[in-house]
Amino acid sequence: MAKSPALLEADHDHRHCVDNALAVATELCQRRGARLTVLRRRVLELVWRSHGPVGAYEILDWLRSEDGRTAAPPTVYRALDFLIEQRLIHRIESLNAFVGCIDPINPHTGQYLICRDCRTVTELDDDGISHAIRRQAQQRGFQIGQQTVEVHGLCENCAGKKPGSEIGRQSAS
Amino acid sequence: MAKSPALLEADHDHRHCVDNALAVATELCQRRGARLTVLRRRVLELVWRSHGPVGAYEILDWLRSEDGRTAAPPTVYRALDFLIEQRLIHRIESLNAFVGCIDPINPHTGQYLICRDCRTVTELDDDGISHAIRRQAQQRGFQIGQQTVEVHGLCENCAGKKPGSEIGRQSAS
DNA sequence: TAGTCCTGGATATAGTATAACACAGCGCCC
DNA sequence: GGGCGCTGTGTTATACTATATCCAGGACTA
Repeated sequence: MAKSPALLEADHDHRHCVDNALAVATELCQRRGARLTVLRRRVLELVWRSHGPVGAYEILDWLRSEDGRTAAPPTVYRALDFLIEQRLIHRIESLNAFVGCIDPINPHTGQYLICRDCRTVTELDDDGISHAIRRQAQQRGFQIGQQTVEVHGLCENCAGKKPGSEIGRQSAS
Repeated sequence: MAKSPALLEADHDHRHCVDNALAVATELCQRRGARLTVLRRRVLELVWRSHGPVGAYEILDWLRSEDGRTAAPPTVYRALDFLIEQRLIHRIESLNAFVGCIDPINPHTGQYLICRDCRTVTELDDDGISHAIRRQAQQRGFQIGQQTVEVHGLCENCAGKKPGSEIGRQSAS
């Protein structure tokens, strides 16, 4: 029923995640006739690598420092645009950041649980949520283009760590 | 059941909306002991006036040109922060913009239908949506702090205008 | 009257995103 | 093989969004 694994499990071989994401992306782009160039592939890898939302300028820094590439903002944004078009990554509006898509093969709406402590993003794809939204939209004659559901709060891990688990306060540091 | 009027009805006396919003805000701040200063009140009015999402720098321009006020970004952002805290306005993350809250008295989650043509924002407060989200969060031990549901698409009006009503295309101009 | 808090002015800077032009590589077609 | 268009990336400049920091003045309180 729940078909949405957490984007980040506490302990797992993350290198495997990245490799898998890259392999799926390669296969997918091939099928679609989309060109996953070296740069685009590298940006996808960087988005996945951190296992959390990543900013465009963070990626830019990595490209410059690790790859020795002369890169400017447009370089990164163009690659990100391509990856979003291909649904290989998602943009988190409330963070101005990007995360890898956990299931690029099956198109789905963007629904995220975002932990304000560890910044982990858990992607959902819940029919209940999207149905409820579609119902409201229909009632108003609204034609849905793109859903964005971003829920901020504390993930299970971080909530457990906090005595009392208060919501609405910033972490002590 | 549906307790959420559209933020913008095609034909209505909008001056009345603004006045009403200001009256409610005044009353509410008084009760809460919050200081709705001249500046804050004016910013609230400007947010309401346009009847659509308004950018911070747009407000800044109006303060300078219409009020002759010497204002800088912090002036505006501070006022906006206050209004958000008091739940008198909402921030639309995907637009970096602000809209007036249609029901500041009853706390509610932020759910919006945003027309990409006329930019009208319709605020929802649908239990079905928030229930579905809460259910998913609970299943994952996630403690919800703030929900953000922003649905982009075409409102009834604009969809009707478009032959075929295609989703996914920009309007001709 | 002094101390304190709140509000907003002023300056500077950080962070995010795009416009516009240049150029190289590639496939295509004659 | 040369011209052509297309795509992807480099490059420069700039626009847009947001915050840090310091300070002045008024309101409230003791």
